[in-house]
Amino acid sequence: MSAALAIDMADAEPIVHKVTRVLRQAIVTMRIKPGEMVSEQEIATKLGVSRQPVREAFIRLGEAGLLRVLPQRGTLVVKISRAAVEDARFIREAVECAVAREAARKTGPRARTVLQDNLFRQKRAAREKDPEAFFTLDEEFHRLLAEIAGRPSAWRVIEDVKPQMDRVRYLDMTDAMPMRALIDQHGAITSAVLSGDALAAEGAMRHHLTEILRSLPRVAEQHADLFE
Amino acid sequence: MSAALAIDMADAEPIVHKVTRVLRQAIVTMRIKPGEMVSEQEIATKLGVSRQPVREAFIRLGEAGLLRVLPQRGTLVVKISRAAVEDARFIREAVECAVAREAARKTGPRARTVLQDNLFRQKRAAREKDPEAFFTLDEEFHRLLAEIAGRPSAWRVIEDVKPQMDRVRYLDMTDAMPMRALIDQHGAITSAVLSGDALAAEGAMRHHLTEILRSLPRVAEQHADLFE
DNA sequence: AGCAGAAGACTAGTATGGAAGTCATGCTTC
DNA sequence: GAAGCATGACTTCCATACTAGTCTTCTGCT
Repeated sequence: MSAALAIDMADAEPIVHKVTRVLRQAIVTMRIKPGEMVSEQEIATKLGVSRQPVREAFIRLGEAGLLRVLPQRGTLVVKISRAAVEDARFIREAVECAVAREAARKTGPRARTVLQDNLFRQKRAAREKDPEAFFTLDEEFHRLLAEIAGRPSAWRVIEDVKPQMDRVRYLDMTDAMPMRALIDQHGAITSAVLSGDALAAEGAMRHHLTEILRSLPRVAEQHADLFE
Repeated sequence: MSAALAIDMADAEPIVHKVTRVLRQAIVTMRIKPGEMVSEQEIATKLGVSRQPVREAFIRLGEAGLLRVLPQRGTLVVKISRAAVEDARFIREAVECAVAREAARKTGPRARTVLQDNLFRQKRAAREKDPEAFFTLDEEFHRLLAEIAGRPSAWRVIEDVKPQMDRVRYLDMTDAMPMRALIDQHGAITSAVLSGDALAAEGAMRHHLTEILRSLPRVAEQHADLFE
């Protein structure tokens, strides 16, 4: 691992949370590569903390399926796996289509405000060719839908299975920049939700979540070393 | 917390896993009551291990939503919440209906063997009025479906949201013993899956997962102290 | 040369001590 | 009596030391 990690020790947030956040980000953006070994000691030294909070962050990231802790042997960043990505997609389709239906039923003025605002910022990020910002806004878009649907735990589940897909999308984004298409799909979902058309919302979401299947084979081929 | 906990120190499984399992079981069966405070030291002493593995188990159970760790203040078993139960049910309906469809498409001789064997044992548990055994078999039934559908991560998600519902079902089971009805529903799902009828399988599963909504109000009323 | 085995350099797992924060209790002060 | 503050008994959080397992590497023997 050569990427420089940084951690802000100023405020009162528990160290373990910061460590977790920094590591998750480093993994999803692949500044730590899939398949790479990491050790508690190494990360602790790099971040200037003791092994303990790092170890606890490892547990969390292990639960999330990003790390695999091998007792007495070491810890490694799990490689991207086509099966795991398709599996995560399956979950997201099931959950998010249900969320889309529910959101369409519970739409209102506030939903209009927040979704349109988010879409606006997505377009700006695309104009400025800022994939990182778009990535964040994409995540926010899906979180907002769960919020509108009144299903907080749906977002927790999605957050849980997302990272595997995210690494593929990150590669796809930096390679091909398909932001335009994604924004159109987000727009279609938004229209359907705001017009209260549950069936159309579900359909638009299903189509949106099918997108990754298109890019997956190409990404897997171009970055074979990152896949298992 | 007055319930006696026990832990087997013999084999080589990491202590933290045993602690996690023992605690999860104690929480779901409510030998540790919702709302009750637990402390690392207390559990560690009771189990004859150090605080460290207990602490790590707390982290895992906190991620699963069974415990809430309040920094510097203490840790408590989260109370059952109607909203959380309904939320978990929403997730399960979305995921398990998709699993049922997929399982129906991928059914085969092996599916027949394992499902019918499981059903047989369910009936025996009901005959012998053994709710604990039935509980385990119920869990196995749903896990088998995910396995048949070839969606391992679906089971991980279900496992994650299940515990909240499980406590309600545990109360319902010990109060009312509705095993008969549940077995009929499991039978309907099995028939649909084995005949390859995806639509019927989804329908049967949806109906099955609606069941808990029937008992929830009564359980919440009879055990108001366990709810928030 | 080739193999066996000891030694050492790693790893994560566990135990323990102390730091930092929270809260209830009781004393002090007005 | 009531408000404010010190105190002590908790809690989790973090650092550190030690245990135990794994893997490589080197050494000595056949």
